[in-house]
Amino acid sequence: MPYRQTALTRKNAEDKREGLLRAARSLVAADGFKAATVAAIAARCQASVGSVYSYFDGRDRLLAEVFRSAAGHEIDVARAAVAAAGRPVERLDALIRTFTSRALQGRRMAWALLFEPVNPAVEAERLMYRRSYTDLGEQIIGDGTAAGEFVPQDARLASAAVMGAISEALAGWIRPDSPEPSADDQRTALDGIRMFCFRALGARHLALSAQHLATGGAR
Amino acid sequence: MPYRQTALTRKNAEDKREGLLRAARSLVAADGFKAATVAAIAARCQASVGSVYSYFDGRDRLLAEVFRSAAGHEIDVARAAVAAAGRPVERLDALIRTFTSRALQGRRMAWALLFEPVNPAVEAERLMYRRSYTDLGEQIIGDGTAAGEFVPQDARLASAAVMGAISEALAGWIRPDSPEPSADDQRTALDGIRMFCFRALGARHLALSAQHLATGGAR
DNA sequence: TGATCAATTGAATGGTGGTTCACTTCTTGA
DNA sequence: TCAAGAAGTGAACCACCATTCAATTGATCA
Repeated sequence: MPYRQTALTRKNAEDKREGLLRAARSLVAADGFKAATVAAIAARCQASVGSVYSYFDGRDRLLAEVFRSAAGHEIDVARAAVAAAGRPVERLDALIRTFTSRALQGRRMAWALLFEPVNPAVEAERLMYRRSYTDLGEQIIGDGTAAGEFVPQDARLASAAVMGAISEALAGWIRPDSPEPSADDQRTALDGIRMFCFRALGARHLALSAQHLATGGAR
Repeated sequence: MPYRQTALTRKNAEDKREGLLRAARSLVAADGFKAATVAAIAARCQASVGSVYSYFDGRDRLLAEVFRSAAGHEIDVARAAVAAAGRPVERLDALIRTFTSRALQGRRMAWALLFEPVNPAVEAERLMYRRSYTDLGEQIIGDGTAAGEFVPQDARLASAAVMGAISEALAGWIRPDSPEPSADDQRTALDGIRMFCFRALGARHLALSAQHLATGGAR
């Protein structure tokens, strides 16, 4: 009875594939891509090293897939947050907040997605991932300048610079061996980053941020 | 006759060591640290693989030394440019210009110093290298806010964000497989970056930049 | 010339971890 | 119960380089 059997087999195969991906993803979230060796991934599923190769073309592809799904999820969350906001200034604020706070939440994963060297396949995914953020930012900044909420400027360059500013400001906090930042540190960092970016874009309505600034970013 | 002989030996040894370092450095400048294998370094000096180990503790140390000298030189150049400038705004401008234009000049080396993954020893050097730039920027920004040339802000965070903005804006141009930017591209990029950073810091005298802006940073 | 030692050589070694594949185990349908 | 093939297994294999070290070379001095 080939039909039911095939269907069952396919489903189980799909499940197993998912399981391997999930295992790899959790290894990455815990200790970065480096920790996701084929042996470790297989072990997590009580599978053998060899079986991994009947579900994936090789480790590089597997990790690229892990990257894509993790990064894709981040982008989705960011997009949703942006979509829920109103004017460009607020949309950009949503982007910055989402990106920053999620990175500070899952620091290891953030580091893996943003900085960890892996392999060319993952590097290609990372390029697209960064590009998605930059595109999102460019869109917002373009709208903002058109609406007169931001000073006239090259939206693409500005978006890249904003992403760079955020990443670098975060780098110290999400580096693998850095200590966990306190809630207060996080708030201060976030506010500082927001102020910096809004000034950089020449935002007209910095007032918007004031209500959120309990402790303030300047010292 | 131990004295003269020892002296001679020492000098030759020193020369050889220098030669190996220079060889490694030129390999890095051409194709990144990855290309600087022990075999390649030795070959450049018509030396044997083994002899490298009588001058260095191992490849990692050797590369760390290469990194330090190359990075140290960059910092020196930047510091000199900053020192030659006057008010904080101008000093910061000098820093941005120097950093950006030198990176666009030696793109491969810039990429190696800023981004290429190598090994923990080099990573440690890189941390210090980035820190030097951030310190330099922090100093300038601190002076600038004190002098009322910049808006009040956390100088350290701002400096990190500035370095990040520059790096990210440059990343597209200095990535190993990216096409060489035209002189015009370079000017546009530089100006865009400068404007962004000055706005971010709330510089009072953006007028200073106007004279240099032939084509303008906004589009 | 020969003894001595520093410098040099490069083939062999070693560690890491991804990849393969001959073999075993399991599932299904007759 | 059995044939047939799908799925799973993991030890062996491989590629890549850094590193080592026994053997060789070369320079110095009695």
